[in-house]
Amino acid sequence: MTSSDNDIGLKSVHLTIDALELLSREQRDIGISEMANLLGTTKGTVFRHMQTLLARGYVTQSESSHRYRLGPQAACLGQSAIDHTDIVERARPHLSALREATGETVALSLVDQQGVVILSKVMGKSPLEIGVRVGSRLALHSSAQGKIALAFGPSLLLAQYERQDLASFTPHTIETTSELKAALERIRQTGIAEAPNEYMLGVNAIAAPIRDRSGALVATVAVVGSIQNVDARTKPEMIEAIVATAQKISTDLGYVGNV
Amino acid sequence: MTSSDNDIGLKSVHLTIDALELLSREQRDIGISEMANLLGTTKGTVFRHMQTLLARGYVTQSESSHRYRLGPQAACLGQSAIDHTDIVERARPHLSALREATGETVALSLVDQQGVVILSKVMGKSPLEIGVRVGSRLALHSSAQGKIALAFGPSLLLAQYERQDLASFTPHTIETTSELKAALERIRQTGIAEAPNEYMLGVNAIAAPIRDRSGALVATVAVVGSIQNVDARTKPEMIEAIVATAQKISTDLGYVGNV
DNA sequence: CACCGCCGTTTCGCATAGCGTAACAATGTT
DNA sequence: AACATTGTTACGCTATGCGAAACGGCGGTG
Repeated sequence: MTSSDNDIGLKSVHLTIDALELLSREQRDIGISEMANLLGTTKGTVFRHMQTLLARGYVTQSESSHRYRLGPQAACLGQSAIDHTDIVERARPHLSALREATGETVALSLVDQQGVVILSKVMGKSPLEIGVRVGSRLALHSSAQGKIALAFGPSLLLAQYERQDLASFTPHTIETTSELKAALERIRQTGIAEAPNEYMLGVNAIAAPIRDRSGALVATVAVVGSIQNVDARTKPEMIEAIVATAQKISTDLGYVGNV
Repeated sequence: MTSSDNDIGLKSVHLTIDALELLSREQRDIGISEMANLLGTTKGTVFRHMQTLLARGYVTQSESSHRYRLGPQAACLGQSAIDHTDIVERARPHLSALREATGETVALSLVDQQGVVILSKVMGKSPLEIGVRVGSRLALHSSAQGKIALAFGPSLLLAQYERQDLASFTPHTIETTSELKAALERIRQTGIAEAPNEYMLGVNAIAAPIRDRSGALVATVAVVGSIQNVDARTKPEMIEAIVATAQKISTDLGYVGNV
């Protein structure tokens, strides 16, 4: 799971990040010995790193078990990261408008070299709330946003993704590379992606690409909801609205051009 | 601004964190030279740190200006931190209930050795939304939650806070240490704190302490809203509700006892 | 247009800073 | 009560991250 480019940059910083991401991955508290095993290093080393992170508030230590978990300062930093991403501000009114038009939950996700991260959402009108967690990374092969990223994003993404197994979440999850490639080809032609039942049964999302001045894919807008309300085949007007929203946000970012 | 305990722990990790927090503090992108100045180190060093953070997605570099800003991975980590804090889950139903009872925005904030961080909120019913940012740290002397932290929290907090100047946000902000001490004394007696007009004119908050099994202050619940709806003197039933909510959450965390 | 100044990036040798090993203390388990 | 865990501390070596200075690119200015 740990990236292969751990050799570029500072070793101890990489280790600290590895530790933080380990704590972020597991939802339980983790002790020093276990971390040392999982990270492939020694107890003493991990201890020093935890000391440092503890002093800064990025991890907390349970009084009783002496195990560690992520601390509030990490939350603080994370929120700042969202605030500093100007796409979020720029897109906000368009997202609200799209939610108003469709009544469904709308989500903005950023694309980076590691995949897609949800940065902002506006909840739909339905009393049963269906949404996505801000700050979560989506699976690339089984989410509408992820497929947009694979189809239009950095080729590096697709390349490094092909070496992995495609995790299966439901019977409808795409499982073979050839199926995925066919799907991506269709997405490149239509300009939108959906993922009905692929991550969770009964849930669908339709996503469209957002580009910046340079024409590179930087984000996606998506409508998320129950499969009976969000369906590309039965709601052409919804697709229209999503694509139009993506266009507007792209234009706001300085993108010019249609292809 | 940088903590005095930068000598405990790993130097390069501290520097990386310093850099991240610098980027989080300023809302503009920052170049390497400027960071080196602000952090009291050299360009080369900062460059290596940015390389590392770049490879991991915690910062992004602008194509054009080559300046740096916080990246999406930081947002990812931050959200995980919130998800891993079980108080958030435990408190959720109580917060919703309190919002239902009062109609106002309700916020849960965690207390750590550096102050208070908002971790969760439920927006009020008023069409004009008044709230607080999740992930933001509040001023200790001019927010209801901050004063709760100073009054009941780790004495270390108060001690290190006395050495600082009390920033003034409005004409009503407490500015002298003696005033603050008097206010804290009152808060210790009544068990609740408010901060009318102290951070922003027209806005008030009323907060109560949440304790864990050991009896230590770990969090606060607060109602936030316009000063005409949220006022400790005219709404005794609101205070009742807040204190009761804090009690319930404390009990859920294993706290026993009244004082 | 050539100059200058500033930027981010790269290189390199040195000393420090962080690593691993191993002993220690504090638990809770058998 | 012996033991097998845990988290914590101590210490010496060497890898590692640091600082100073040189490099290339860009944008302004005379």
